[in-house]
Amino acid sequence: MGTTSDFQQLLRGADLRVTRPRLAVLTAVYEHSHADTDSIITAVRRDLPHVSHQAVYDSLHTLTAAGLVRRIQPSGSVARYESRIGDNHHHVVCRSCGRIADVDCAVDHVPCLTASDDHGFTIDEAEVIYWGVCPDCSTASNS
Amino acid sequence: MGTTSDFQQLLRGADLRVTRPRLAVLTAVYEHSHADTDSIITAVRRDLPHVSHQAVYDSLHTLTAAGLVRRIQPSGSVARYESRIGDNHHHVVCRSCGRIADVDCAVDHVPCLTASDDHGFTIDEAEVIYWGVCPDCSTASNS
DNA sequence: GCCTATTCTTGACTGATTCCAGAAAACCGG
DNA sequence: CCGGTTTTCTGGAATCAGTCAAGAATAGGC
Repeated sequence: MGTTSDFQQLLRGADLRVTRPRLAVLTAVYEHSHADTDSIITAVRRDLPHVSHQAVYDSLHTLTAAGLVRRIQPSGSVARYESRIGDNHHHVVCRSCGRIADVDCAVDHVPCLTASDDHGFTIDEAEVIYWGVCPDCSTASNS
Repeated sequence: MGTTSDFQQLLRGADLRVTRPRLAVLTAVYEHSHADTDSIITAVRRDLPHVSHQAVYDSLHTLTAAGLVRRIQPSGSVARYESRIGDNHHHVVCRSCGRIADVDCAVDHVPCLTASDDHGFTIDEAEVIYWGVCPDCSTASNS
């Protein structure tokens, strides 16, 4: 995974037009997991120096809507994007530095997907965010 | 629960000064669960017409830090606050209208609190958000 | 009632995200 | 390979939640 033609296939498979900005955005998200929009813009501009931030925002929205990338946004953080999709994994977020790491679900079957009382809602996804402190910040505050 | 003197006790118990804005904010959060900051400001101003938005923001931060209210912020939503604390319940969010409802945890014991691989993080909270469509929006889109 | 630390007011400001109108590019059929 | 059509991109302005800062007001202890 990772070649330009792979990404072209992905876009076509999702019925999306193949454009340079979209390819660059897709590449950037695959290469920088959990990157915020600003980092993605910077990364994209290494390939295409003249893309507008609007094109990046738009591409990200389109790709998110198509399910090619996933948008995550823990409280107090800006939007971040990741490429691991469809495997129901979750995230640990550091309260101190905001770092994000992936975690597979503790329960092997779809975990808390069934709420005890769903209030009539039709639930299609359960998102789990673990809050804590990452190793780096932990040692930093202990010293 | 709900009288002014109750809230005074709460504030004193948390070593916080009892001020009119704080009492009004606390009351507003108790009366309007899952309200966003703007609604809270409006509600507060029914009692105290002259409070600044800054005072409300500050009170909310203070109360959150003291653990008297909880801040929740699903992706794509502004900050919201609720008064149910300390019982490890979760939320269903409507993708269409943004409505939020409470759900108790499906698993009776602390649920997904143990990640399969915590990457060295010290985890202190697991936040679960169920995404779906609420009954109202569901019927609205079917018709 | 007075003093001091904390909190509130006022008003400006930041920064992420969105809106808009025109220019450019991608896909389709020939 | 070439127009026509539709979608996307550019550039710039606008929005909106939330924050910052300095001085005025107030709670709580003595």
